[in-house]
Amino acid sequence: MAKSRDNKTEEQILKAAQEIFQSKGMDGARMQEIADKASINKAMLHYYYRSKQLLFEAVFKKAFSLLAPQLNAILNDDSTIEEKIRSFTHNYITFIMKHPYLPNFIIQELNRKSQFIEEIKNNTFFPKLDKFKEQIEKEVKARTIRPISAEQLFINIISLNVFPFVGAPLIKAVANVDNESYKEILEARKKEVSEFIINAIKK
Amino acid sequence: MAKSRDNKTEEQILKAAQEIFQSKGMDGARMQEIADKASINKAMLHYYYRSKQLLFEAVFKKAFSLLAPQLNAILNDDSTIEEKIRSFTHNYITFIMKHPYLPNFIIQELNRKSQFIEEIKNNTFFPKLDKFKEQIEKEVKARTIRPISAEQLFINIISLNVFPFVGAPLIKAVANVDNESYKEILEARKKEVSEFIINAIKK
DNA sequence: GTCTATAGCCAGATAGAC
DNA sequence: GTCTATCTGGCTATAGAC
Repeated sequence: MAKSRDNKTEEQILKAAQEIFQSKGMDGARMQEIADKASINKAMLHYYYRSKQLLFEAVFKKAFSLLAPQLNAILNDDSTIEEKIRSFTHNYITFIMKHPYLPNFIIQELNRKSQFIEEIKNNTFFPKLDKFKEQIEKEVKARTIRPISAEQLFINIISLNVFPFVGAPLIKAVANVDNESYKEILEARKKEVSEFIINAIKK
Repeated sequence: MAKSRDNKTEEQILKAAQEIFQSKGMDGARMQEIADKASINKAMLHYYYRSKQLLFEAVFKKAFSLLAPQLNAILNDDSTIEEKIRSFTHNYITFIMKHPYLPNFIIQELNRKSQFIEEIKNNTFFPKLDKFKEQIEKEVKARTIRPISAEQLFINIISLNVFPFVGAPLIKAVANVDNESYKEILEARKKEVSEFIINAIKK
């Protein structure tokens, strides 16, 4: 039964590929495993995406396009710093708890292939620091927050929100908590992280 | 010319393997490439370490044994919280700037193989949170710092120190800074991060 | 201990029938 | 569009000479 190309097959493949690539990485993933998970034939993967490399890039770009809007939220909307920090932290942690492999996947592959970043940087709605920088400089000048560069503050915000997912296995081991307790810790961070940051910068 | 086994060959291999594994991961690394970098024959790798798996484990354990004492510094020495945070931040960032691939390597492989962590957890001087926890609870009770759980504070400290290395490609791209400027930013973090944390927790 | 040659396997990719 | 069978190359690992 010949189905048209804009059928759900392509989506099924992408979903299966996403799961496998995200848990095993580009090199560790096997086309056969992706095919099995998508309940199709290995030859079909090549029919739809030509090569492992191209399938991987499709998965990566899709993943990145999920994450980018999250970053733009803190960089480019119009609320005050304090509001931004609160809403970003809450939204980001909520979002990633539903897609826990996402940040690690992105970061991992960005570390492997520096070429990728140049491509996406030009292409899509890649997050830029400019507006955020302007805002921070204004607030520092007005002495509503302690002196800090936009870059440093940005790094701090991202670190506090992203690392608990990327470094989960290490943290769990050192703190000696099981998955269930760790989930509660992350849940609490939705509010705690923003308090922490705001305390750190407010006068 | 028959050299004894405790010669430098074994070290050469380990050094080469470390570089390749750290930049390409277990699956992406090639025994041939490691052999080339160590200026020896591929067969020698197997002679010394039997298999890729065992060579990898040797590299991983060595890497982890470099990182573990760093963590213990903040968890188990006897200074005050404020001193600890200052010295840990300074020392950790200084240390990792010399081994920038280390944290990413550790984290990556811990995410891949959860079995590893159980092994090292029992084995070596694996960092434990107990003493740090006691100290934080005491300080909170004495109201010298704002209320915060030891786990959350630990996560915050680790995040702020580790993520800037793990997420470097992403941060560089968003902040639009080159390697040289990023190095300066990291340099500044040796002091800025501890100020940030201390401001966040002190009353 | 060190090397060359090769076994043996496995994965990505394609040919070609339906 | 979908499948089976197969090609082709590359990789780990070992055999065996020196």
